[in-house]
Amino acid sequence: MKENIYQSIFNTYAKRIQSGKIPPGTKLPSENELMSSYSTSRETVRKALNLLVQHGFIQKIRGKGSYVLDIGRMNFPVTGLTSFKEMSGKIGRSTRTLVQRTVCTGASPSIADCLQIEPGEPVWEVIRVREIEGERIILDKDYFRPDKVVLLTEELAAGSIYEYLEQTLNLVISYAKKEISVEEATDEDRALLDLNGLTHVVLVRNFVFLEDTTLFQYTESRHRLDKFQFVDFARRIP
Amino acid sequence: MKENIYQSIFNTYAKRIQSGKIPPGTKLPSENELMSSYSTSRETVRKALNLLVQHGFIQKIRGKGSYVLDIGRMNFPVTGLTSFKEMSGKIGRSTRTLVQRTVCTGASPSIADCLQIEPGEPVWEVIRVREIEGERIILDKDYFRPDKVVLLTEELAAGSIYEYLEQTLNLVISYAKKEISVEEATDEDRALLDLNGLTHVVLVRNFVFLEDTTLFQYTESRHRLDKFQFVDFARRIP
DNA sequence: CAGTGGTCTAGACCACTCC
DNA sequence: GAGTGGTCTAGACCACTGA
Repeated sequence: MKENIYQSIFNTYAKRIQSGKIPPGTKLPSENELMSSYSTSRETVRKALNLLVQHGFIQKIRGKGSYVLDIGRMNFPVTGLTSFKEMSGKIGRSTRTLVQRTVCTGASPSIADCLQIEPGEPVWEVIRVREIEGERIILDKDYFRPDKVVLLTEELAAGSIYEYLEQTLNLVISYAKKEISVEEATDEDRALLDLNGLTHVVLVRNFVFLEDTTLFQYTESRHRLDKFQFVDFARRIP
Repeated sequence: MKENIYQSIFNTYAKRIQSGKIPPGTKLPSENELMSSYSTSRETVRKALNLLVQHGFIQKIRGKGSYVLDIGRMNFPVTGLTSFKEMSGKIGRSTRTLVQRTVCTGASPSIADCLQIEPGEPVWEVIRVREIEGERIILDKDYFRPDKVVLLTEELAAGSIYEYLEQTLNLVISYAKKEISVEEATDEDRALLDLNGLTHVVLVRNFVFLEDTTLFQYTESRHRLDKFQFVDFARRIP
């Protein structure tokens, strides 16, 4: 029993809603009912319900109750950090990762600027191509500060680097900033991706921070235009 | 005094951090200190701090304290519903809105599908071009269900439709789903925008829902590739 | 060890919706 | 009026950090 009460309530309902066991439009038990059925306090129940609201599962209306939303169309919420491996599992297509390079090298001026270090300082560079159903769709270029990540190998790069960082190195990833824009394709893009003559790529820049607020990774994800999609769930800030 | 205590604490610190009055890296007063200095309870203080966390202003570390993050590079968070008018204010460039059409018409099959109604049912259609520094960059196509929005005029379309909906019609906008993808430019795009020969546009589909969970608006925002940017702040979900 | 944030409790009053 | 969610209180115990 290491799970919190409110986490457990949240997980229970999140599962039921995601699996469709509780259909959209259903009214959830009131906070008072949940309070007694879980024999806990109301603030704890409210914490669980607010989590459900934030994740887009339910909608609360004052004086009426909590209602399950229709998340059927929410294909995959990329909001929240999502790595390629998690994503490909959700999409359920045949995918493959081709590691192009895993080296520790001197930072170019533009990379140094992104990582907030000096040009020429050493950085780990990992370049990977993501193949989806036989087509090379995504080019991932990752850069890590070597004071945080000492060693990287091709084997690690082929799997999930995040798993390695979190479970082996015990780095706690805290938050990230994403920027999405469209740029002209580079020679590298044309060489490594199946662009089919497309002149631009979607560029997702990702700045990843640790718990101590230090930036330690910068990633450029270069997507083929026609295969890119980003879904966001937004709540009106009152 | 209609403002909540926790809202007021949040606003105070959000302003100070955004204005730079509290620089990044600063340690905020502890929850106990805030508790007594605002003469309120700790849970209330925590509500305010959690809001600051969710908005990316601060970072809490157990056993240490709350620290101000470096949001200097967070240009404008488009996460959270942001209308064009809000956005243009933040960018601070000269912008103009050109209303192309404001009519009540029969829904085409694709629009009907998006709005979850039958083809041919009446919908309000508003088509606007956004001009930034003399160039026509964005094409906004809005569709409203007429059972919610009875009347729209060109004057309203030229201003902020959201203001009208919320303040005059008292519609409560609750949440929205955004999809970002890239599509081939249509003849309409080429006619209404200054595409400079670009063959594709960034398409932002926006589904807006009311408090009673009914979908009432669908918007297509078609952006010129080279002027599009989207910034997202994401927290690792534990 | 003292200080920090994370969780939880058992109450309270309010604003709102629906009948 | 009864029932709902929104806010708030004054405590409590825990896990973690740092000196």
